[in-house]
Amino acid sequence: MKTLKIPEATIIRLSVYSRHLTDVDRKGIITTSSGEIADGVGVSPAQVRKDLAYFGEFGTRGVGYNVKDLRQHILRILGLSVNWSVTLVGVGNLGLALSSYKGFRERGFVITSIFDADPKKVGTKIGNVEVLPIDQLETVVKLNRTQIGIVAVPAAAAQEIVDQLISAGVEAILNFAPVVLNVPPEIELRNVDLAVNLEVLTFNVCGQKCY
Amino acid sequence: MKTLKIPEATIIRLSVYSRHLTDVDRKGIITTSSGEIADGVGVSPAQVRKDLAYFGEFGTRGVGYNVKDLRQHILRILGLSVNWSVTLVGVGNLGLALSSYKGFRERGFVITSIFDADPKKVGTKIGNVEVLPIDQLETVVKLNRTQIGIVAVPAAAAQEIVDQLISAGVEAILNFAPVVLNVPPEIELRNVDLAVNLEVLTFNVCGQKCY
DNA sequence: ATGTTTTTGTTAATTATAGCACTATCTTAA
DNA sequence: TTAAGATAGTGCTATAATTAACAAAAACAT
Repeated sequence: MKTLKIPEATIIRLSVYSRHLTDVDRKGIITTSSGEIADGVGVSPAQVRKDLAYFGEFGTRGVGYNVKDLRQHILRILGLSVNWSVTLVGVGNLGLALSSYKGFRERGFVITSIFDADPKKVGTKIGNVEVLPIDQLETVVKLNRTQIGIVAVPAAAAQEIVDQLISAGVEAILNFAPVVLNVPPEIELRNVDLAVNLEVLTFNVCGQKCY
Repeated sequence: MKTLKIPEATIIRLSVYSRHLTDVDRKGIITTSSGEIADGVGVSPAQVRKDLAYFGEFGTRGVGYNVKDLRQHILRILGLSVNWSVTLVGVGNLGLALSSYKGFRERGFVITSIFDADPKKVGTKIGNVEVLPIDQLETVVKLNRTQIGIVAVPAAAAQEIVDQLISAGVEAILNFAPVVLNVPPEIELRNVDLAVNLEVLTFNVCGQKCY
């Protein structure tokens, strides 16, 4: 399997395909096709085949794809055939929402530790995980060999938290703070900025014609 | 100003630039350059100039950009020189987090109504907005001329909510439910899928070499 | 004044991504 | 057994986006 450059858009679509296939599988459907997948997720059939072709041949010409097989293949491609240890930093409203998000556990993301700077929150339990003070972050994250950090702290605190996560050995960070973070190139970073998302909408609704 | 096609990536970056410029402005800095902006947000200077060039000439050669001016220009481009009426549907943990998110109000997004299907939540107040039952959605959204809907309901309920939002006249939808939604082409739709974001990370950390 | 430096706006080149059309292969039915 | 229909895989083409290079213009120093 050659390791040519895969577009990020392809990875995002694979993730959506796998979710769609999970639904299809639950309905008891055995076989599907690029056309059906395309209809289900709103892309072109060619796009579906192209995305899969980066990783191998998973279907049968004239027949289509076995739903369970293809789903498993995609999960493996995405690195979801194993569980991931995740730490959550920041237990504001957003952190709380993330901690209880069912979708994470279903996909193999296990929140193994939670941290907050507020002494009033430290010691409380979220699910069955106790909220710990920030000064234990490095120790605990190292101990758990946690690979992923979710940052849900105020913008002003985010860079410092990220630095601590990195020196504790996390490999990837999902950042919800509305700030540009500096991380070394070997660390995977993704930003989810809620306001940015709304602003893309307003541009398309109004801006496109208004400027 | 010609209305050529603007890449979505450009819009996302403009939003980030404007946030950066807000910070720079708060520090009392008067003038900046494409290089400084680029450093601040982690892109190339050429990219910054190219993005701005879609919309006009905002700088002075040999000098740079006036921070306040450029910020205002970008806000206007993004459609943020006016307030937007937003409705929030779904008051689970995520909905709660979104309702209290400061960043929205700061950028001119005003949550004018909140809905939930759970009778226990209906009637409670979030901030100074009362949670209303879903069956009042169309009436209230029409009355307020609400332009944007935020969907934070379970996946199974999302399509029905979206249909109601559209028939109530919203023009844009920000969807947090992990499901592919069908909307007519004139409706702007953006999906924020938290699991997808994590999966892009795991692919890059492990998948890239593991498949 | 004039040349040097800075930094923009713009054009050109490169790279990346998506779409299309064709080929190969499988199933089914006559 | 063979022909017809379906559908995956793939190479080519077209489109889009990013990067790089360069020309225009302003400020500054001599």
